Amino acid sequence: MGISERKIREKSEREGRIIATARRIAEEEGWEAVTIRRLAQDIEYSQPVVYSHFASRDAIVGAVALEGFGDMADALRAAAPESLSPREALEAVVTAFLDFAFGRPAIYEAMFVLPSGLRFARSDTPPQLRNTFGALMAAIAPFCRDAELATETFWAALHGLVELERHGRIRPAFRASRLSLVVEAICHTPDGGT
Amino acid sequence: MGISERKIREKSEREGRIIATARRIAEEEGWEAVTIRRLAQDIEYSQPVVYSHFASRDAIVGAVALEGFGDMADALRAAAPESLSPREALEAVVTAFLDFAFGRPAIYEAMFVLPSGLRFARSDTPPQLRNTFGALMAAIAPFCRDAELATETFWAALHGLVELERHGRIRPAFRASRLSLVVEAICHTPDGGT
DNA sequence: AAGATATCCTAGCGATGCTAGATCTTCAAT
DNA sequence: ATTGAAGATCTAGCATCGCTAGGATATCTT
Repeated sequence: MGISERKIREKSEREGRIIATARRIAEEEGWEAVTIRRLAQDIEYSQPVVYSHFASRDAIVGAVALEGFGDMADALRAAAPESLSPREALEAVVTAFLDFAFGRPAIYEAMFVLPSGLRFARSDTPPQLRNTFGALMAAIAPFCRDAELATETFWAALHGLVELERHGRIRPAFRASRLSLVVEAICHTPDGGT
Repeated sequence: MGISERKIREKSEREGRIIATARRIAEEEGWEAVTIRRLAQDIEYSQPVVYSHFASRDAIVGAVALEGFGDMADALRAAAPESLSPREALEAVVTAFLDFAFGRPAIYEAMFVLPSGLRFARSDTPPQLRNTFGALMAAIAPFCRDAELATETFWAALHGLVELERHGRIRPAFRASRLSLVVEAICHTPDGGT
């Protein structure tokens, strides 16, 4: 049955091309330029073929977001080799988080802002999401008792920094200073949140 | 010239009705239900009349957001009467922030997430935005040296908490614990961000 | 009363996400 | 080899969106 296997393989490749194309257009022109018609044209199939892979446009955003979480998990882990001290590792990880967010804003948007159908903290949460959260938690855990709670909280701080700066709410020039402040806060806060 | 004044008054009233209608629909059914056609129908005028008041849909979102900033500034100031200690005032203000965000999610969305054309930290920044930032800063200033930087940073933390919870990224049940952690962080962090 | 000026509406443009139904290809069973 | 079922793909279209051109109507000025 090599023929049906080839078909499955071709279908899988086509799905990958849809995701890659969506990602590229989003990065180059923003998500509002990612339309089903445009995707169909770029992969040289008709629109219903796109819908045979993804139930909706949001599902395509979700697929790009999932890839993004894989990339971010890798980036965060790579930023904190074991040779670093806890403080150095923490600084490296939060810096890597912001670098990812501002270096690939469209992917970040898919991951955290746009409707994508992805869910955290559930039994069906994909490993990419768990790994991203885990990489953050590994950096923060040395500084507190309830690591999960602290990770949620300081993850929120990082996300807030990204979003407010993206929307022109805070001064871009002071990004590094704010990041230092967050790191200070993590290092000096007694874990009293419970 | 009472006639032309009446016309100006009527036009202003109509503008207020557009904003109020947009706000109501957004709160009841979400922003995607706020369409120009729907607004026109509700105020009993045709669509071009709506465009004679607002240049675009985004401008309507911006008008609702501006009202929202006024409301939020009031809410934050009301939460922190002078009789409170700095620590109590801080807790009251951050709690009021989250209460506003989760109590009126559509208004919050207009203020912080949707494109609205509003700009912070500029010469033309409206007073409603300045007052909101000021109310936050008043609560945080007692705990740090560079109040503006600290306010930006902890404002980001609050916004991140709201956004991650809204998107199902963190556990709703632990909202209060995370908030306690943020307050702890503000109170115990030496102001080393500069 | 008549011309100028606002004011407002009808109708429509070019998009969007998404889908029904027809067409064409492929494969299994006779 | 033929035929009928099953699957893959496309054409064409629906409903809706933000937004606008151009004509009709009402109002004001002279």
